[in-house]
Order: sequence, then structure tokens, then C-alpha cells
Amino acid sequence: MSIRHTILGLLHYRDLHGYRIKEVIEQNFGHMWTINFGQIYPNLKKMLAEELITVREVVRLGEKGPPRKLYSITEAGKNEFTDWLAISPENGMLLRDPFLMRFVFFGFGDKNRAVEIIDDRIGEFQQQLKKREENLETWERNDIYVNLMAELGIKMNRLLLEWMEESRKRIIEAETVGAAV
Amino acid sequence: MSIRHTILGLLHYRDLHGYRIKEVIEQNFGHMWTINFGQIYPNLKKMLAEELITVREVVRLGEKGPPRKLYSITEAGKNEFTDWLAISPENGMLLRDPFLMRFVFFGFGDKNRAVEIIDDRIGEFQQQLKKREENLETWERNDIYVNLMAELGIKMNRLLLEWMEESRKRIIEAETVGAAV
DNA sequence: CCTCTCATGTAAGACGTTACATGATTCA
DNA sequence: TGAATCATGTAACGTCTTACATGAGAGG
Repeated sequence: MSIRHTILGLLHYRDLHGYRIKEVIEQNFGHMWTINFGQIYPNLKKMLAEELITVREVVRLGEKGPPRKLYSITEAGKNEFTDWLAISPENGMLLRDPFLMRFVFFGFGDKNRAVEIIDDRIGEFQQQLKKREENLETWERNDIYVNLMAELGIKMNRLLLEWMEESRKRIIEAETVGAAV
Repeated sequence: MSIRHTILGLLHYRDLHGYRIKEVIEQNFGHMWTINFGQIYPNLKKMLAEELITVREVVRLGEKGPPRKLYSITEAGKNEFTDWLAISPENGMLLRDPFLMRFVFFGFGDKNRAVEIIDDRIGEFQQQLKKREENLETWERNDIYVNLMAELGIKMNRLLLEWMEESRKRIIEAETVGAAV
């Protein structure tokens, strides 16, 4: 029930069509979200039926290709959104990472393979961090909350990198002393 | 497909029954997981049929209450698990937090209410951090990977607390200058 | 010419959550 | 007596992911 509200939130800034919504979510909340068209289009359809959003414009790109539908938020949509904003968020944070899930059990597998997997991950995180730092410099957004969120993404990225590098060291050191488990 | 592997991983340490599996997951991976019996029992049933696990013992507590079934991992289960361990983790990290989702859009709502919600969250995170720090001291586990994971949980907790306190300051300061959006 | 990006949409299936049913024991 | 904890399990319902179908235009 939060894709709906995220879409409503984004439509406060500007009118968007489905494809663009996915891009905006990935650019801004990429460090916490993945989203599919299989979620976006059915939700837009439903919200349109509930009159929380309207279609402002239909742009035909080709004669037979799909038309681009520009959605905008209605008064009813704004009300639903502000109600949701004021509610105290219910359940806690959820961090799900296939890498971290394997990590806890690396003691039952091959240590060299574990270090290999960690190295791959360090590489990915270094690339990601660079991209995020570049984004923060060039964007220059004026909304304080959006900026703070972007900063959190970079801070988390840095923390995970440091932690992985320290973990790598400690795992290699432990290897010379003796096997765990 | 990772609940299965998590269960198989835990059964490497010791035999467990369904109810206990939930407790162990929440204690050890509470900072990244929530799990329900509606997921655990059907998965155990399926894995039993696939002979990845076996029932070692059935303990009757009362005459008509449900018996406690102790599961242990089979050789086939160990093989499936080690195969899974060596695979490079596919898709990236996923952080889903109802609080952070609202946070980005606080600019469209009431600032005082936003600060209120942030304060609630700071309180919760302070309590959580204390518990985790106490746990780390008393547990004294010998598996390096499990320890590193627990440390990551504390580090993330600290980072989020600092970030929220800084955010709170900046939001209040911004209030005196002028409204955003 | 072939692949990539833009663009919308549906359907099937995997996965997760919530609610319910059952019943013993422990503690206030 | 009544609530809480221990313990297993199913059913219904939501949500999320993956795969597919369609088709235009741009660029190598």
C-alpha cells in the first residue's frame, strides 16, 4: 500500500507517465527500492478508477505504438496523501540483501570463495558510491527532505564499504589462526 | 527462495523446531528480517517432502496439543545449501522502511507533525541500539561471520540515529528561514 | 539489420502477511 | 479465572516479480 502513496507524492512535484515514474523512483530512492511495471500500471489503473489521479494528456508517439499518458493528482488524491503522511509509521525497517543472507553462513563454506564474493561486492559498492556522490553534486535540489535522503544513501553506502573492507581483513587474519564453527 | 536456505543454515548449528526457528531468526537477523509461521511451516513441510530435512524427534507436550517436531538437516540438504552459498548473490540490497518513505515527502505536510514523527523514531532507535549493544556483550559467539553481522546491525543503528538527529536540527533551522517546495 | 531505449499493458506464479483454529501449561 | 507463552498448522488475501505481447524510433 505504499507504491500508491509514493506515486501520489511524486505527482505533487509534476505530472508523470508510468514509465517515467519508474525512472524517478529508481533515481531518487534507488538505495531502497526496486519497482516493476507490473506494479506501476495496475496501480495507476486502480487509482484512476478511484479518482485519486487523472489523465491530463495523451501523447501519441507512433500510429500503433502505445500512447503516453500523463497523470496528475486530484484533490481527492492530495487528501488521501496528506492523511497518510500524518500517520505514525507502523512496522520497522526491513533490510533484505541476498549477499548479507549468505554472509552469515560463510563459516560453513569455502573461505576463498567467501573472500571472492566479498571482493565482487566491494567493487559494486565503490561504483555505486561514485555515482551517488556525483548525483548529489549536480542535482542541487531545493527540498531539504529529498536532500537529506540522498545524503543518507551515501552515508549507508560508505558504512557498508568500510564494514566489508574490515570484514575482509578479519576473515583473512582468522584463516591463519584456525577454522571457526 | 531464501527462507529455505536460512533454515538449512540454522540447522547446521543445531536441530530446531518451527517455533524456535522464528525466534532464532528474529534474535540474530532482527535488523533485516521479519518472519511468520505462515512461511515457516509450509516451507518445513515442503523441504521434508524433498528430503532436505528429517524429523529427529517428536515431543508431545500435552495429550491433545500440537507435538513439537525437531528437524535436522540431511546430506542432501547440506549439498543444496553449500551450492547456494557459493553462488554470487544476484540482485542488490533492498531497504524498505515506512518511515523513510514518508520522510521524503514531509515537505508536503505539516512541519511540526514531521518533527513529532522523527522524535518518535529517535526514541525507538535509541531503545533498539541499547538492546543490540547489550546483546553483543553477553552473547560472545565464536563465529566470526555472525559477529560481523551483529556489528553491522549496531553500526547501521548508530548511523541512522545520527542522521535523524542531524535531520531534526536542519528541519527546525529551515523553518525560521522560509518554507520549502 | 539488429539491438537498445521508450512506452503500455496483462497473466501467471512466487512470496509474504494476517487471521483463524486448536490446545497445554504457567503465572498473576 | 483469565491472560500470556508455547506450539503447530491452514486459508485467504495481498503484494511483488517475471515473462510475455505489441510497436515506434534511434544509432551502430
